[in-house]
Amino acid sequence: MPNDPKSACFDELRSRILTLELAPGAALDESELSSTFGISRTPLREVMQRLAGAGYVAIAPNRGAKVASMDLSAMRTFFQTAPMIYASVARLAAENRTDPQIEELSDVQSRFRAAILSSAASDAAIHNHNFHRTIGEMAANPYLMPSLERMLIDHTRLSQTFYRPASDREADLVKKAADQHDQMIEAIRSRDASAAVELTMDHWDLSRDRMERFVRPDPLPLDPTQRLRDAV
Amino acid sequence: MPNDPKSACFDELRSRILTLELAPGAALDESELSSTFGISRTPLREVMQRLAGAGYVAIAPNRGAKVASMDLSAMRTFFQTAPMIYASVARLAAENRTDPQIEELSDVQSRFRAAILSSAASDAAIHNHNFHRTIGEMAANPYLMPSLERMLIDHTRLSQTFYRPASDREADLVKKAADQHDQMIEAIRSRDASAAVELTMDHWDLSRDRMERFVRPDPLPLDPTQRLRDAV
DNA sequence: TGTGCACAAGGTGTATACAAAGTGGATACA
DNA sequence: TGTATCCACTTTGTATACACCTTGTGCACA
Repeated sequence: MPNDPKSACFDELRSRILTLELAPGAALDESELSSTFGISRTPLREVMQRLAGAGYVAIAPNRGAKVASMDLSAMRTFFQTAPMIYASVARLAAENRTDPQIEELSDVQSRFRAAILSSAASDAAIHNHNFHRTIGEMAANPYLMPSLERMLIDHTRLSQTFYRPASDREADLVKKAADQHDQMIEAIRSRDASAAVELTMDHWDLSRDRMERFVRPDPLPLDPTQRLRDAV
Repeated sequence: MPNDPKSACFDELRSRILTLELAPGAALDESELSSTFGISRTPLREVMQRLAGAGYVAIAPNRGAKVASMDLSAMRTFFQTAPMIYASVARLAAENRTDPQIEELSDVQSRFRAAILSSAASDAAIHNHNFHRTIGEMAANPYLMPSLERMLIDHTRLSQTFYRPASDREADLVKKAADQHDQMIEAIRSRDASAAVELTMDHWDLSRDRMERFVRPDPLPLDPTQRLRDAV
């Protein structure tokens, strides 16, 4: 696992984009970033190219790089496509996983739970992202992987509020999601493809409800003096 | 449509990879390529990053870029995944296509037919590639597109022999494929999603038979003195 | 003859200077 | 006041020199 400044820059920008610390559409200034990360513009531009290739940023010729946008037209496509990709990946992961991969997945899940317990919302989102990407690696399908990664980018960005529960009921949903992860690990470990798919769909349903509420929040009360319900 | 030397370099390398003029696994030397394309190493490396991001080449740190490999373990995955991706894209294309896109698709198909008529095998393969990528653009699904592109890379590479028909029977198959293209255009134009999917599956079956024969050619005759059958 | 190390050569990675393109503001004019 | 044009400034793109890494060869030594 390399620890050079270039990889660090890549990982850091990736994290900031996934946690919305860098907002969709935000301009990324080369000179500024290169000085903050202690590398010159040449390797920084390489990082940008890689981020663009993976779908994190969009590069416009002669006009620099921006964080990949999340317009609402893409959201419709997102909800339309996710179930197919996730289900396929879950099935393949159960069929093709290796023992060391199960170990790794369990480790990621531990870090995910730790982040939840310490209310580290951004860490939780990143570890959840890595959990699902690890399942993607288990699927061992180089054709499907890039689509999965693009789904996960927007999934993680849309889920930001999920890990900042504003009520006990919402905190229960987070716990439920973590429990589903454990069940998914067990299904994949025992190579039970249909169980893995089923659990994945349950997990998706849970996540989708929260995301749809993020995209389309509860309307304000008709009488503005009324107390707001369970806010988003 | 930009015509700078950098884009030309990208397109040229892309074509050479798709037509197997650059074999899978072939090493790509930066100095050599930068001098042949008349650009310096910096922009050439950017081209490499972009090719890597799209799945055409693989970059190993400190060890340069190689043309993306096509090992047989990936082939199994290829045949497993293609129907799902192609069918989804066909459905979405029929639902979302715009009129100008139909125009563009017809143009690409014209070029494809012209290449077949003039026995320009490499051109035919590239135009076929562009035909199917144009359908992908019609689908307007940024999550699915990268998977489609990766499928098409290997599909085009596996189909190289298809456009060099060695018999009248094989030439008929090429003509049949072109006819299927026309039917697909009509189905997409009339927004008939199920017809588009059905035709896409027929097209896939035709292509798959030829590709499987490319991957696993007819065995040599048990008696080596016997005349070879319909060679691959 | 086989093994390990040192060094040379070739190729990749980075920094920096310069060129080119885009951007915004000031000014002239309708 | 609105609009167009020019110019200065900012930012991106390219070339080149140099540093670093990898690899293979040759030599010493067991």
